[in-house]
Amino acid sequence: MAVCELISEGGLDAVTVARTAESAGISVGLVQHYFPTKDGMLLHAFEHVSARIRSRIEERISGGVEHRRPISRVLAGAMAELIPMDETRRTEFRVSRVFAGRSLDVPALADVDARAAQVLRGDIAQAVHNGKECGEVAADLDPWPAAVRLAAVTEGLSMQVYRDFAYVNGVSAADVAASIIDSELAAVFTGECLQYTSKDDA
Amino acid sequence: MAVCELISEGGLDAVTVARTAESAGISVGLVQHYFPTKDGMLLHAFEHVSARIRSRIEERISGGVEHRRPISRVLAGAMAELIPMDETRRTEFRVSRVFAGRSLDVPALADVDARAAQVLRGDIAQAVHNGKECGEVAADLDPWPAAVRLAAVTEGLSMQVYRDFAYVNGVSAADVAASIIDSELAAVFTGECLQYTSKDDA
DNA sequence: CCAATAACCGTATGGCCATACGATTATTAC
DNA sequence: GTAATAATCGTATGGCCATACGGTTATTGG
Repeated sequence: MAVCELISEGGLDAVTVARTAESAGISVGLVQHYFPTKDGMLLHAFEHVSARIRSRIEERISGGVEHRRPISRVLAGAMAELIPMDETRRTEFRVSRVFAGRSLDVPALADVDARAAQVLRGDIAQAVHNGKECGEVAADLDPWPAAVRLAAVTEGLSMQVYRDFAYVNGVSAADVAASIIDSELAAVFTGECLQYTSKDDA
Repeated sequence: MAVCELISEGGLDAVTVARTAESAGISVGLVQHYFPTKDGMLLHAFEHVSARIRSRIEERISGGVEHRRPISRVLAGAMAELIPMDETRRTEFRVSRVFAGRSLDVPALADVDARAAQVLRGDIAQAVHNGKECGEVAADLDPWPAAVRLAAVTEGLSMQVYRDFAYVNGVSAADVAASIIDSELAAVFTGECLQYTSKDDA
C-alpha cells in the first residue's frame, strides 16, 4: 500500500490524498472512489499492516509447531520477528508505531491497535499452553500473565532497539535483544515467574 | 504548558498556534514572540515533559538511596512511576507517547526521545551498580544489559497497561505490571540474567 | 447491443493554519 | 525623562488540503 510507503518516509503528515494518489499512480478521484474519507483510508492501511504482521507471527508459530520444534525456540523466533533489526522490519516498525501514536486520539485506530496486542498475547498464551502438553512448561503456570510479560518485553525491546540501532561497545542491539528474549523465555518456562501468578490469585 | 493539555485532549492535530494561545490565555503574536516557529514550540514542550518525568524518577531513586531502602525496592518504585495506572500518569503517558510517535519523522524530537531513554537506562544501571556495593547484586553482573532489560520491560508494560486498562478476570493491569516488574528485578538481582551478559562478551 | 455499474479522471472550493508584519504598551537602563 | 528593549496584540496572507462534483471511459450482465 502506497500509504505505508509515504508514512515510512515522512510520517502521517506526508500522507495527503493527492500524494497518496500520485504515489500509487492513480488520480485523486479514484482514491476517493475507494475511500470516501481519508480517515477510512488510514484505518484500512492500519488494519492492513496489522494483519500482515499478525499473519507472519502466526505462520511462524504454526510452522514451528508442525515441525515439532521446541516451543521456546518457536516463540523466540516469533518474537524476534517484531524486533526492528533489519531495514525491512525497521520500516514496518516505523509505520505501525506511527499509527499507534495516532491511536491515542482516534478511537477507531485504537481499536485496531488494542485488538492486535490482544491477538498477539493470545497467540503467545496459546503457545505456552501447548508447551505444557509437551511437558516443556510447568503445568501450574497461568499462560496469560506469562503472555503479558513476554509481549511486554518484546514490545519494549523493539523500541529500545529502534532508538539505539548501533549499540554500546560493539555489541549490536539486536543481539542484546535476542539474548534478553531468550532469558525471558527461560524464566517463564522454568516457572520462575510463578510467583506473580500466585500473587494474582490472592 | 498549554501544549500538553491540548495534546492530551486531541493529539498533535489539536495543537494549532491559535488554540495554544487561546488555551494559555494569550495572543497569537505572543506565542510567536517566544517561539518563532511552531516546531520549536513543540520541541520545547517535549523537552519539558521529558525533563519532568526524568526528574521525578531521579528524585525517587536518590530519595530511596538516602533512606537506605533496598535498591530493588527503590527501582520497583521508580519503574512503577512510568506505568500509566492513574489518570495523571495516563495523560502524561499519552503526551509523551504522542511525541514519541512524531519522533519517528522529526529528528529533533527523536533526539530528545533517544536521550531520555538513554538517561533512564543510565539511572537504572547506576542503581544496579550501587546495589553491588551493598552486596544486593551479584558482583559480576554487567549493569548495562540489565538496565536495557529493565527499561524495556517497563516501557513495554506501560503500553500493555495503557491499552487494556481494566483487565482480565478482576485482576487490574497495574497489579500484573507491578508483579512482573518485581519478578524482573528479582531475576536481574539474583543474577539469573548473567547468561546473556557472558554471551555478549563472547 | 445496450444499459447499468464500476473504474477513473481533473478541477474547483471552502476552510484552516503557520507565519509575517506593523502597531501598542510595559519595563528597564542610563 | 528618555531611549531602547521586551511584552503583547490583532490582522493579513499565501499555501495546502480534504472533499465535492461532474465528466469520461471501461466492464459486465442480460
